[in-house]
Amino acid sequence: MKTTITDVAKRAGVSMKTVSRVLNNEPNVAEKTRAHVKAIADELRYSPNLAARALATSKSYLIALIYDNPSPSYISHIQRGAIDACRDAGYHLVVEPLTLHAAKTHEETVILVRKVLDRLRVDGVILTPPLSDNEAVLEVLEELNIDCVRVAPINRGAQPFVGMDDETAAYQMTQHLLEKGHKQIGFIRGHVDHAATYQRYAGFIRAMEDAGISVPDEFVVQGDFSFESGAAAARKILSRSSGLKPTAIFASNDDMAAAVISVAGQMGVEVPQALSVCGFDDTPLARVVWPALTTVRQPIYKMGHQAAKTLVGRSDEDVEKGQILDFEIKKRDSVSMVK
Amino acid sequence: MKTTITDVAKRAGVSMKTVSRVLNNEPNVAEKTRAHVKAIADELRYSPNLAARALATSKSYLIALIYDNPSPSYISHIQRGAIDACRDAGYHLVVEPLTLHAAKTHEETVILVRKVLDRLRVDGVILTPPLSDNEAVLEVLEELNIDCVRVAPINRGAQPFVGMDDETAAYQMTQHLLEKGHKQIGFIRGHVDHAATYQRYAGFIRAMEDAGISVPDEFVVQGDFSFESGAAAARKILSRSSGLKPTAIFASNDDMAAAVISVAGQMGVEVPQALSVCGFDDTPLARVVWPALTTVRQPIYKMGHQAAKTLVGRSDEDVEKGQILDFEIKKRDSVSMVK
DNA sequence: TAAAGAATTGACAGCGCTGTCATTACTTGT
DNA sequence: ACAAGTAATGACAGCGCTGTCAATTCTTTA
Repeated sequence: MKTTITDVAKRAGVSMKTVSRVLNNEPNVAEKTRAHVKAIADELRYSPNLAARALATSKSYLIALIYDNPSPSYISHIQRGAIDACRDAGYHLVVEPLTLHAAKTHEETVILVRKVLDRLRVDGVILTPPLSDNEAVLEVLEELNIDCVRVAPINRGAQPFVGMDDETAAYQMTQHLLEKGHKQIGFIRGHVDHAATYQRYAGFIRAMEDAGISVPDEFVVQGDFSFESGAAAARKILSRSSGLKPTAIFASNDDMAAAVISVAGQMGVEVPQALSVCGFDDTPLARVVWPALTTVRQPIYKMGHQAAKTLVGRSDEDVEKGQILDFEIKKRDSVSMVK
Repeated sequence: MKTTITDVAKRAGVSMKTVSRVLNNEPNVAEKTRAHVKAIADELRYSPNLAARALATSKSYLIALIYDNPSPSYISHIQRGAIDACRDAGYHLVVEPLTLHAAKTHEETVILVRKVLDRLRVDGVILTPPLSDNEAVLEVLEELNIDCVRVAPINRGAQPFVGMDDETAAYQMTQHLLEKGHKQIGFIRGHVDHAATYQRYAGFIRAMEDAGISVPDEFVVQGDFSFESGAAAARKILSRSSGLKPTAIFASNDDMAAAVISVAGQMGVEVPQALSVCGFDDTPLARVVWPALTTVRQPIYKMGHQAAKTLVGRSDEDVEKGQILDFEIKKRDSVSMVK
């Protein structure tokens, strides 16, 4: 038998409504009453029934994290950040993975997304890449009139977003390679559905152009952020028999960079002596592979935290519509001076 | 404006209660009525308000996944499995990480756990290691009378559990090493709070005993499942100047095994030629390190799935109280014949 | 064909909370 | 000390759904 607000009211000798006011920190309660009610509530170990509250206020105190991202480490950091922010505000996080590649057409996707979102009326959703740039998802959210925050590198439409400047990060990483004397630099692109893929590539190209170095087409290979795609790309780049070989490879994420190191090892190419490698994300992997990976540290936890905070934050603290967080170039052992 | 059950009832020309019956697949509705109501509900794109239903039935249709496990890959697989099972039954999953090492005393822990569980009345919780063996957590769950399933290798108390036979897995893995001719085998133990740590160690010891080989004390080093602890342990084992050196090291999980490979690399010990290494879990890491890790594949997704299914399953399908799932020894490149 | 039984349907209360608005208790100014 | 104003409190309805139980309709059987 759970204690209800009525129990507390009776015990404290006040009306339910007064108890309710105290619990919700509403004004217009005498300090003395407030303290008294609080004490009774504690004593009875009362905690409100969220369902009832949700029904009365039509707020669910639930935030959804929606993702279609195969990287456990990425998701779990976002998730952890989001949860911590939710807790501070009395919210809870429900997780909703969405596997979209199966649903081909726009219409099918809309239906699928609707099914997930329609049932639980969450108060807000956090969208992670690549969903943060998915038309169908955004459309359903709008239709259902659900607040959302996009975790994404660029602005787009009306939704607030939190992200980092992938373009500049890639630019700086490329500069780092350049400073080490590399001129032939291979680049492995990310998954085509991710906005970050384009940002990172753009940063790389801009840095190369600024240095007056042209990038041959065959130095740029398409990947999809997976280890396997990175391995394939590395083989493609490293096994070219004719022409220039790159002295460095910049992979659009750590998984692919790890694959490059692995393939290089198998092909007898020493890293970093004969080939420098760098990645992007600073996943746990980066410190585990040998040699440790030079990469870009993304503030993933913080992104999740900010995203949730934007959603649950009291409206009096005005939050920026877009928030760009800091990154950091982590120089480790996989990049060396070109010999 | 969301459509309510009343809208559907009016439109279909029946009472709310009949609509409710159809929606919940209750018996005693004429087939014709049922079909008609269903059609109207679809047409109106009606979906029930979970909060209202929760209030009326005192069920929340929410399952909590509670964890205090630093491995993103482990958690995200459990999570994915649990969500898939929840969806089938119309439930949602809310995630609640719990950081317990901060809260020292039993009493403090109880209060912390109570705070998390008291607010949201979930219908059930899934407990992952090491929480599945935490006294305080179990105590609160009992006090609050919340159903739970433990993801854990062994039975304990009244709760149902799903797990795998860690002891046998470790036994078989050790046998594999033995078959390859290894006699001096180092062992790195896992985190002391995890029940699996003891199971795995027991399996290792039993296999060695069965083979009539004694394990010197200095071949067994304590770790805590982290990469760093694995590295420290590896250094300890490999840098012994006097006495026998092991020809193989069995680490209690993949992170520590990866650390062994990494440390061996730094110390100029070739894997697997001079040192065989094996791990446990088959995390993504296992296939990414070089050489690829021989390890035990745990059916993590399935554990999450079964755990959730046990919680949300209709009581008519009787589920086993304890479920032991299959494992698989994954032989890859990090173990070779002793020379 | 009427009575008895079974199947189907509906009226209504109430789950625990908060919003609205009326009521009561205190202040303040003159 | 009294009116006018302000702060504090409470009564009550209702959020959208389901459980209970009574009412109605359809079958079956004698």
